[in-house]
Amino acid sequence: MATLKEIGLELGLSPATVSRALNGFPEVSAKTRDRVREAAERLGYRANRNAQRLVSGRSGMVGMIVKTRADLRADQTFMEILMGLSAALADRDTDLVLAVDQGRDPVAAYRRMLERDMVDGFILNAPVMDDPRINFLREAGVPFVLHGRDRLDADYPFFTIDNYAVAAESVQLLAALGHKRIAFLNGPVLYSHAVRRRAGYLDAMARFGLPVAEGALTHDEPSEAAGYRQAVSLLAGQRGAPPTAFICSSTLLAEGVMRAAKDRRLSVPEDVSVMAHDDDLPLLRAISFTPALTVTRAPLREACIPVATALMDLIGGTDPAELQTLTRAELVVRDSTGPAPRNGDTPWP
Amino acid sequence: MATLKEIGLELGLSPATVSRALNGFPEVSAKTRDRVREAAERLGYRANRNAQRLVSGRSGMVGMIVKTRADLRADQTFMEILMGLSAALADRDTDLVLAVDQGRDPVAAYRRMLERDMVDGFILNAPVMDDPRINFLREAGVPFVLHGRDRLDADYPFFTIDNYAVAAESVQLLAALGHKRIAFLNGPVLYSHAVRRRAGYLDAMARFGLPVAEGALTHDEPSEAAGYRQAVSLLAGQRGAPPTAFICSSTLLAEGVMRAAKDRRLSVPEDVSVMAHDDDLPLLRAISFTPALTVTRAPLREACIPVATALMDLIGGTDPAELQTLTRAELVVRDSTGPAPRNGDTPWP
DNA sequence: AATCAAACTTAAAACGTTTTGAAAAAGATT
DNA sequence: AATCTTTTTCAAAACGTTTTAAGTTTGATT
Repeated sequence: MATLKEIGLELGLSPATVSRALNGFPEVSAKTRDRVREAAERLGYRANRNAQRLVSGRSGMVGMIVKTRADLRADQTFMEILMGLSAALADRDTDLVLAVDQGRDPVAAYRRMLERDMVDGFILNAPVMDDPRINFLREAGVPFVLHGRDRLDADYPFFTIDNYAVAAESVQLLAALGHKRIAFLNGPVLYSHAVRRRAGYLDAMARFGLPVAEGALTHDEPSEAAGYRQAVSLLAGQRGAPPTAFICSSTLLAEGVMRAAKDRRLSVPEDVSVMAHDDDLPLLRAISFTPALTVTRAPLREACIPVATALMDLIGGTDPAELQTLTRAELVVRDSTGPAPRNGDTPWP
Repeated sequence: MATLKEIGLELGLSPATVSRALNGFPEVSAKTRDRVREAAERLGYRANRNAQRLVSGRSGMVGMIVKTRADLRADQTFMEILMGLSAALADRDTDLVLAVDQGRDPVAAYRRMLERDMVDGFILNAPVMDDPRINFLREAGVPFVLHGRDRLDADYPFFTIDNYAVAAESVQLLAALGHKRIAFLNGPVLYSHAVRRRAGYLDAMARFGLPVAEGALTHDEPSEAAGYRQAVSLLAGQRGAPPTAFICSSTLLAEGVMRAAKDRRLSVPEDVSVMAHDDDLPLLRAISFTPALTVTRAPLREACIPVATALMDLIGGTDPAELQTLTRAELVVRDSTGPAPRNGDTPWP
């Protein structure tokens, strides 16, 4: 493994000049630069990253901690994020170090990584309300970016979709179609995005003068089975006034709802409308549903680039206040939503 | 952040002595050691990992590359391995760096990590036959351990279960129960474990004098849907001689087979026996199947410790030849296998 | 030809640790 | 008291890079 010194020796230059030449500094002459480049190539030179790390105090890596949760879907979204971030960071010459949070202390894994000088910053996802990791990292003075945010008045860098709008716009679409009894199968209320969607749903329902029946708003894991279970219960119960429309916090839930409707010989969208929020996971295409699913769409994959970029900018010294992004999901109306059925005219009491 | 020099200054000692004291070298007096320890504690000393890395040439991290594949299950097994390895490595004061292979060149991601001095070694999983990564890493002189192996005469460190035996013992169990027409839903023949299982199945069938009908041995992705599809086809086809037993390469496939049987009003195990190989994933418990699934069981989680240990030993200088482990899966007979049905007496032609 | 600026190069310091080889201190033996 | 061990400590080198501050060329301008 050639070093700067060796190249310098070969060409009669100092390591300093060689370093500058290779790093494209302007004060080295074109001729010297070319000679150095050639020699470096010939000798198979590769900068020793550990030496660079020592002198720069940076590792060139950023960390992400995965919480081990028990729900299947987490894996899929996680893989999606992992791949997206990996690619986005690679473009910025940075690598992703992953660790698994084995329960207990929510910040233990972060502390460990910091203690070992492994990373220059963190990407946090799936924040809960008043997420304890945020204070920890803030106090530790470590750069971090959230995918999502743990409170409305967040003062740290984040990238998130407007989850309030996701739910509110869904309600609006369905209300415009004449639906009065709209159920909302939400995610675990533990997560801040679920809290926002809950508020969006409730506010929008109120705005349209639609009461929300007990049990019409649920919080459960995003799985096909959970969607099925809850749809079965709602379609059977509600004192003879089942929902005429379902908003699902994930397409997996919608899959379950569709199956429940089918089991009850209800057709979508004639008897019941179904829509969902769609992370656009490769194995779960809303467009492949029968009928094609109406969604609020926000590809998880697309969030990765801005998240990665924000973190790199933050590490590079950009003002955190400039690194807050709120985008809107796109409303994609397909075939799973339609006018409310005849018998759906009365709102819940 | 205190450094060795600062501690030395504080105590009137040289950095060298401080370093030795903290690393527990025997030639430093107990009194000095205690003074140093106290001062280090008081000043909040933490060794700069990058400096250590520079001088030792080691990063204290090992790498794993995830192939982005399109099958759902991969995520689950991957998460399981990720968590297990993470924990096992943490115990040995080592961290796991993960990268995603974005297709193209199978060794590109490995090369990249090596070029950036990120890791001291690699863990490889899901090997294919004559896996190109192996030659690459061997030639690069980088320590690596396989979970699995790409050929029988492997000369590198690996940890694997005996996949030949997995299939052979399954056949043996079913043959002993009187089954003559035993189908095998195998994984993609791309992977070496599937190749071994295929051989185990074919050899065992031959040993018991049981012909294998065309189509009775399939290779497909390990999903519920694939299991269902293949079971439906096999149960309907085979010229009036459907299989009386199914061996599945994964519990997910078995789930699909069970559903197919149910759809055809066949009861398990009275009409058809079903068994599978079980990685013991937390969300897919063979024991929770109805009826409880007979399996060859080899918890993926349990493989992580030996794999991690082998890699650390290898990096530490242990002879690679000593780091080859072949274990056997455990045969767990539950309720999904039973005697062959009356009409199952004739083997395939 | 002298002066000045611009362009280029370098020696040395820095990053913080580990390790080597030598030296000093302490203790034991004559 | 002198010598020899053994124990303990230290100065310096090493790891390979980047950066600072100080040089030296080169070329243009007076």
